[in-house]
Amino acid sequence: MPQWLFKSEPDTWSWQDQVAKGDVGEEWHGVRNYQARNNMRAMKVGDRGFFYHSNQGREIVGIVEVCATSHPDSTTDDPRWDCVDLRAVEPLPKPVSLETCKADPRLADMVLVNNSRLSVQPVSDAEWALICALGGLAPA
DNA sequence: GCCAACGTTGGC
DNA sequence: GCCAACGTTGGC
Repeated sequence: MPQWLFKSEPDTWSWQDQVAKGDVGEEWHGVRNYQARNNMRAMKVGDRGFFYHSNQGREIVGIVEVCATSHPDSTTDDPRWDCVDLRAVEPLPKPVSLETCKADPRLADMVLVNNSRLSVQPVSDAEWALICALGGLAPA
């Protein structure tokens, strides 16, 4: 099962907003980037991802789960843009900052570190396990 | 608030 | 199909 990372500016859509949606979840709409969209199209129900706060906070704050596969983005009529639905799973007891990721040589290849502009990214198994550990979660 | 990096657009 | 111009993102 692949893992992912979703970025959002907390001013626009924060972890708290996501949690407030509960198990119903919410469309991850607004993505207008092909790479990010293609990543979402590859997702399956049950795939997990990190929720990252960009701009303010700049840290991974929680874990989300895909609860609906890719479908048309309801915020646009442009048929190019799809999105998945996400629901909050659990917060990280200790959020993992971008600074921490950059400082850790084991995360040097992480997309978040190398291509900060991609808003929906894949995360490798090793990166996932390490960040969960840094975040204070027991390994899954 | 600034600016570098990146992606997209559109003229040719 | 190339590439310059432009807009946006996001770290600092």
